[in-house]
Amino acid sequence: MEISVTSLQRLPKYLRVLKELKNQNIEYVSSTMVAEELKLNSIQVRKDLAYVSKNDGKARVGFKVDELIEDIESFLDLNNTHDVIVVGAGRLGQALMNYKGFENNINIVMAFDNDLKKCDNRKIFHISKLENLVGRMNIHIAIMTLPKDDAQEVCDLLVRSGIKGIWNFSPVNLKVPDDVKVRNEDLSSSLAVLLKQMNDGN
Amino acid sequence: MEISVTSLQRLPKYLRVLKELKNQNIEYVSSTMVAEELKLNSIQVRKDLAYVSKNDGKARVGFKVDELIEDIESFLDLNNTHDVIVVGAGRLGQALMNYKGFENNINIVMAFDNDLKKCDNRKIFHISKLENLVGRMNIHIAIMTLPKDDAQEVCDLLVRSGIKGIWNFSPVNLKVPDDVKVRNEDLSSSLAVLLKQMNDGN
DNA sequence: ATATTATCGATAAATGAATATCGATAATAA
DNA sequence: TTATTATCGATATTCATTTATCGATAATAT
Repeated sequence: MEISVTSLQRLPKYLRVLKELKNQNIEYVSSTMVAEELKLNSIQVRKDLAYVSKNDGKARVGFKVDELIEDIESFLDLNNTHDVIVVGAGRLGQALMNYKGFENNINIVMAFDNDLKKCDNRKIFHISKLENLVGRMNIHIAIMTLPKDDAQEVCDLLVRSGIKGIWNFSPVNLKVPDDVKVRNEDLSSSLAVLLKQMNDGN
Repeated sequence: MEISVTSLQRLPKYLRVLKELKNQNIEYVSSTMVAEELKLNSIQVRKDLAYVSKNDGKARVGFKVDELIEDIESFLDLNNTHDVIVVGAGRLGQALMNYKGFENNINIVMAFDNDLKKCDNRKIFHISKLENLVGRMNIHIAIMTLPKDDAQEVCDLLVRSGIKGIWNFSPVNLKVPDDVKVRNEDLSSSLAVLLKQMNDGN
């Protein structure tokens, strides 16, 4: 059976907790402890872990921290580095280029912008060079941080250039062929959820 | 019955589509059309809309675009403006301060940082002034864009200062009292999902 | 040595979300 | 005018996810 998106999203959270424990030289952890830390249900944690790890836990003791880290990392393919471009070198784009919070499996190779003033030809290039560079460097992942009016047009360019995965921060619904995957980081939606939760107090 | 988080997250997407239609002076829209645009199921769209709107659709015609916009906006409380602070005036923080993609119901009043060099005392203030300013200005929402090692400490300060909702971009699991709501924007998780989807081709 | 307890994995039950069905209705076509 | 079709809302069904139960096990306490 396929892992669910919700489980998948929890895995990096487990990883953070586990690495913190490893950092404190703690060898074993129970699902109960992980669950408490993340305010989740321990059964859910156990199920998620069972899905990605062949290493069984031990009654009364829990799981080996090291093994879990390894299993999650390998499941999430965090051992292989992926080259990535950023499209739109505005503040958000540059913020992501310098973001420290990623697991170190992504390598932001360069960025593109249509504003020549932003281009330094070292890390930031004019968008007219995108198709050529992305094709030659065999890059398949793009982060889009563009004003919404440019987004679809540039998206089409990305698709033509061979990009297969787009992490989209623009507030638009991109149209792509089936073999291209889009992940929308919809900031308005997140904020909407927060505001609702505050109002309803749940 | 409580609206589900997944439905809630779809509402801003509907809103975008509807506003686009209004822009084109289109008066009516069917759930089928909205669904196609967003690659969702039309029954799901109808259910979501029924939840937030008393205005029934008309067979063979659909819903009045104007009415839906109004109903969604009022449901999401987009008519009232909320004052918000940003904590951590790094690139990401500044990107969000200047972000154009929000519905215009949030007003980023100021930002705080512990680096004096970043402070201009106009929009960016030293963090030592946070408790006082936030208290006096009666602000209840904060966006956190901090390095992870500072996050919990600053979070505690926010809670002490009366913040009730935190939109957290730091890759940590914040500990807060029950009456404070946290929404995690977990960039690693999103990326993990994208990479998995690319690998598994679904 | 034995009892108690925390935890495990497996399986079952419950909950919640997405999708399908269906009669009604309103626009369009015949 | 009548038939056809797209769409609606309500309800039922299916599917997915979460949570509960339970026997087994291993550490700790008695």
